[in-house]
Amino acid sequence: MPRKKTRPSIIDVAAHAGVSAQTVSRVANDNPNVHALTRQRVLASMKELGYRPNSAARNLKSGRFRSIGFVTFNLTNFGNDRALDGVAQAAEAAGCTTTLLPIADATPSGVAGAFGRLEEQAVDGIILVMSSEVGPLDDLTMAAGLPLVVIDSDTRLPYTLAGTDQEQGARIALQHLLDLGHRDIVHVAGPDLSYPAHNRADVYRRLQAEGQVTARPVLFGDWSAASAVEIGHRILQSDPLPTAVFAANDQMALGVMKAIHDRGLRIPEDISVIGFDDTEGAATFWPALTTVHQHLDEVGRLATAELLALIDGEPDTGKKHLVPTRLVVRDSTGPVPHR
Amino acid sequence: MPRKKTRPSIIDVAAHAGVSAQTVSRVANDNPNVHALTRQRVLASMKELGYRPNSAARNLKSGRFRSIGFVTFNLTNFGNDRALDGVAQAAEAAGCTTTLLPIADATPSGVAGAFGRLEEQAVDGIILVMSSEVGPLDDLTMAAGLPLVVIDSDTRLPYTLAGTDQEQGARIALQHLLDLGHRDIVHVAGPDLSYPAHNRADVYRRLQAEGQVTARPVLFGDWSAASAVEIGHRILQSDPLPTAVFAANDQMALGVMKAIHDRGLRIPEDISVIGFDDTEGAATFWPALTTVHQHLDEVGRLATAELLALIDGEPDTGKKHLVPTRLVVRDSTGPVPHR
DNA sequence: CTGAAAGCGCTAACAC
DNA sequence: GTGTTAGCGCTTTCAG
Repeated sequence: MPRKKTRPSIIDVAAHAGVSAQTVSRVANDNPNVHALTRQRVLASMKELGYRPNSAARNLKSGRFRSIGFVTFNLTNFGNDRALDGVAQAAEAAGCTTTLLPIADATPSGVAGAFGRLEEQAVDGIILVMSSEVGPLDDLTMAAGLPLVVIDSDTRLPYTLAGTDQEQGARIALQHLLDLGHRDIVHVAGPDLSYPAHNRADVYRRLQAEGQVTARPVLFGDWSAASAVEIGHRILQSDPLPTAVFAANDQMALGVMKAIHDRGLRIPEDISVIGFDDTEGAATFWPALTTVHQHLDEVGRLATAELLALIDGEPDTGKKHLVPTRLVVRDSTGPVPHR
Repeated sequence: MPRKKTRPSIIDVAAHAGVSAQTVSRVANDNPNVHALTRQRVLASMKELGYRPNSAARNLKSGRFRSIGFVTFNLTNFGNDRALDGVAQAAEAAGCTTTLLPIADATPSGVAGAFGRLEEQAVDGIILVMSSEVGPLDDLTMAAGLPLVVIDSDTRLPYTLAGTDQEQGARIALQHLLDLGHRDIVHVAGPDLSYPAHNRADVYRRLQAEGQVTARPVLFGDWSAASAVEIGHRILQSDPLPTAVFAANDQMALGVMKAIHDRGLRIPEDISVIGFDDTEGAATFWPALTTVHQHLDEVGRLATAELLALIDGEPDTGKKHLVPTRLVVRDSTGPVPHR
């Protein structure tokens, strides 16, 4: 008859090594109170039998899963992807895995349902990425019975959070244009329900209110380059033309630049363009894009550190970590043209 | 004294509802053999106590984790990211989560160590993405005691795998250029140790061997746009200039286009450029990039389906799923110039 | 230094 | 329809 192909348990190893299960456990956990010889014997048996501790049993015993849940509405998005990378790396460094809990249904009811099931998951805590495509969720929706850290920049949220300092980012972008002499600046914003989009647009509007920037309506795109091409064409029909465009992300900056190229105008000689994100290709756009670098990996790292602290029992003080951005000046911005 | 803040177990619910733990279990699992009234009572107790089944206990009992491990060397990479998205969605549809197991150390020894720890993880099987930055791993390294599916296109690997049909993709890209009359085509390849890079380059070399394409050395980049800018400058020093460039990914196509723009040449009037991947921005590059679309979400889906089958006990037949690509013709390729 | 016993929370298998 | 028993694999007492 065929040998059973099941994984050996701690008892099998114990029997094989002629010791108790306890001793095997001690060896598996590097407990010092084991005679060197015994340890040798147990180790040998483990190797021979191909023993691996069963994590389900460990989890049950310890009440810990050593995994953190990463909840997101959309993975294929620069920001979420980078944040996930930061989280996964920080988690790994802490000996945790990262469990993906995608919420396909980004409606409030879908989110509520998903959160309801969340605490059944094999995770010790949750990092929720308030994706830019989803509006605000009410607090009850997010009341999971698990430690929670939110990745977002909306400091009014009642949760511990980490995020990019959107306001500071938008300010240095616009200040850069102001420093170059630009006053007639168009803002291509992200979708209306996105908090980062709003926050960046607010800084722009404030400068208008202060009279530092010419009054022009904010133009809303959907973060996609394609949406910005169309917006770009619209911008280029205005008279006079603006001297600069502040796009709320690099993709839309790319779209605007395409529209400008299509029209046969030069960047930055005729119009300056600045983006936000500093995506991989930005330095190689034509021309190389001046943009605002977000330290999303750092955001992910901070969120993870906070969550691990909460999991360890520290009280939730609702701390807000806003990570500052950095201006990256390249070739798409220049002095205001003389016309 | 403060009430204990621990999560209620099935026994607490049973006591509260005045039934046995078994009955609570039956209710939790929608077992039909429960009196409607009893069910009501139990459900009420569950809600009142905020009961959620403990997944660790369930896992221990069932021997299943309902999670699949996604092993990768690098998340911040278009292909891996998209594949992960496909996997996560397919897994979710099957009621599984996706556990990220990043391997920071992409050396053979690092990989070996990581695989050694893999079967301790709370996953039922593994999807390994043979990232383009890592060379071939020997078979022993990958001998985890867990069902395994590899995402790659190297059909010589002894594992069940899903991947893009690199050869077909490279062929339609080059055929497109040939159809436009190009013969003097440069290939900007990915790094030497990447299988997809090799496979795409091989198709190019074969056409050269057949005399369909002018003999020119393959130029190796590192997938990054920056590397391709430099290569592009080198290409533009050759005399005569090639009439077309086949870049092994969109990022490098972007870099080559930048070099061409820098030199003041027109695309595609002077030189045609074709990429590979069909990344988000490709349609908005200047000019819009002709490229080869990879169905990476489909690859992820197939890999997941195969893995779930293996987990369900189907024998591993080493099936190879190669997903064909699609040519996306945009504005960066045109007829061969008259010189 | 080592072993025995108990139990984490849940669910199959069997009573009643 | 419902309750009882036993045990998944491991580790935390507590004895020796």
